[in-house]
Amino acid sequence: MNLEVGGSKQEGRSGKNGKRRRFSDEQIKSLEIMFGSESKPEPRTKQQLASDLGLHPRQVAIWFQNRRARLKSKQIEREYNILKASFDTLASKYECLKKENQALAAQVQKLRDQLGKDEGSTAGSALPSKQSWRDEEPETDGYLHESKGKPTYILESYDYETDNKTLVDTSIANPDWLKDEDDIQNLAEPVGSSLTSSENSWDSSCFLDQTGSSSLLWEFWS
Amino acid sequence: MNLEVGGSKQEGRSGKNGKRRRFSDEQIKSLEIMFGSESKPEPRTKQQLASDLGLHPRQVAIWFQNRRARLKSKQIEREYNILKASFDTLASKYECLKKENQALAAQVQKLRDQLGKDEGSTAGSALPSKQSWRDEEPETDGYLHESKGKPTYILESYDYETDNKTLVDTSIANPDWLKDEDDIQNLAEPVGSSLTSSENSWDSSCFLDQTGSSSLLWEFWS
DNA sequence: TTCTAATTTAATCGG
DNA sequence: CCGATTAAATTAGT
Repeated sequence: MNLEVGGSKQEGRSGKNGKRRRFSDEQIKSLEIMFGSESKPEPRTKQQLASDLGLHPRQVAIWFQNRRARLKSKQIEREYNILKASFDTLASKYECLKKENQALAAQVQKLRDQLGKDEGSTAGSALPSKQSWRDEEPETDGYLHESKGKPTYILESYDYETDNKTLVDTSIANPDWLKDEDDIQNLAEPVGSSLTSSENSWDSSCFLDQTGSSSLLWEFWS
Repeated sequence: MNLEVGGSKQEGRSGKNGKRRRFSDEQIKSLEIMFGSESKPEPRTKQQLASDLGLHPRQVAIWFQNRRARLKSKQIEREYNILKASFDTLASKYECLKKENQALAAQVQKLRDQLGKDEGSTAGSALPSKQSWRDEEPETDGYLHESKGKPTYILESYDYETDNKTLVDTSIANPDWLKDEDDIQNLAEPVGSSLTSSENSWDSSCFLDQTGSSSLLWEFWS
């Protein structure tokens, strides 16, 4: 009842048989095929497959577990990349909006000048007329800073968990948290993680073409 | 020259000595201490430590490698969280800016009305007077949409992670890419990765409450 | 109790 | 050496 296995039990590509660990290509292929149709096969099926491949049932069970775990890690990687892309996109939009805002503020200023310098009226329409509409960004005392009881923002001496002693890391930057004088650029943008792998640089072109968008990063999905 | 090891060679917590692989607590502790002061010790030092702990030099070398790798992965995890926090923050700011924008647009409209209906002048100041300043968002044909040939955006039926076949992945949502009618909320925000672990909830409080906005899609973050 | 999912660990391979 | 994988062992959760 051999299913694809040519040899008897273990037959690594190399003649060395001191103590081979990796499964043979045929075994892997069979496992992979099975995984393709059923990522979580019944115990019976696994046992069957095990005997077909000349492996211990436990080995097969563990293999499936690891396989599932691997699949999940890939998804996490994707999540990161997607989040990053979203961030860049949003940052781009943010810049655009900001420009618009400035332009609008200038417009308001101009119109006001034209209109003379009287009445402050107009109060009951769109905004409570807080204060200076001359410069954009109405200060906004602090809108988020920390969401609930979650610092989230960083910090300087965050650390340890898996660490101990002297060598921490002190990396990643991200200085003043949108307190003010924000230019996004100084926001997060993690350094050079292996997850990122994007060339970054989402040069903020608002409504101008943007040919060289970053996207040379997909060596994962063969 | 034993350094902390009580027993002779391998001494798992249990008396069982069938074929233990994990290092003993004492060994780990010594390795950990050493790692604390020197994450990448000299070959000589490692050899020394190896003989002290009754391990093969290679084992010690490998242990340090794994340890360094672990440390790095933690850093990546942190980067992810930081990026996420930045994203949320930026999203919050974006919402605020948008509101400001609308308010400003209303202001402009109001001032224009007050000013009568004459001259369109003012063209050469702040903006090229593209077009309608009535509604925010100057259309912006499409600045990013998709980076190159990568859709990245997905769809609705998310689930099963550990699954395959039929439903490939198509996950993580993120529908129309800031084409327009963007409310961030629909941007990325990956589902429930193990990396996240932050309580999240960046309730967008600009300077006004904003009850009843479509923000009931946050069941992901446990 | 078993079963499984999830995490961790020592080790291997290729570069 | 590093990075990525891998089989296996261990722990947690139901």
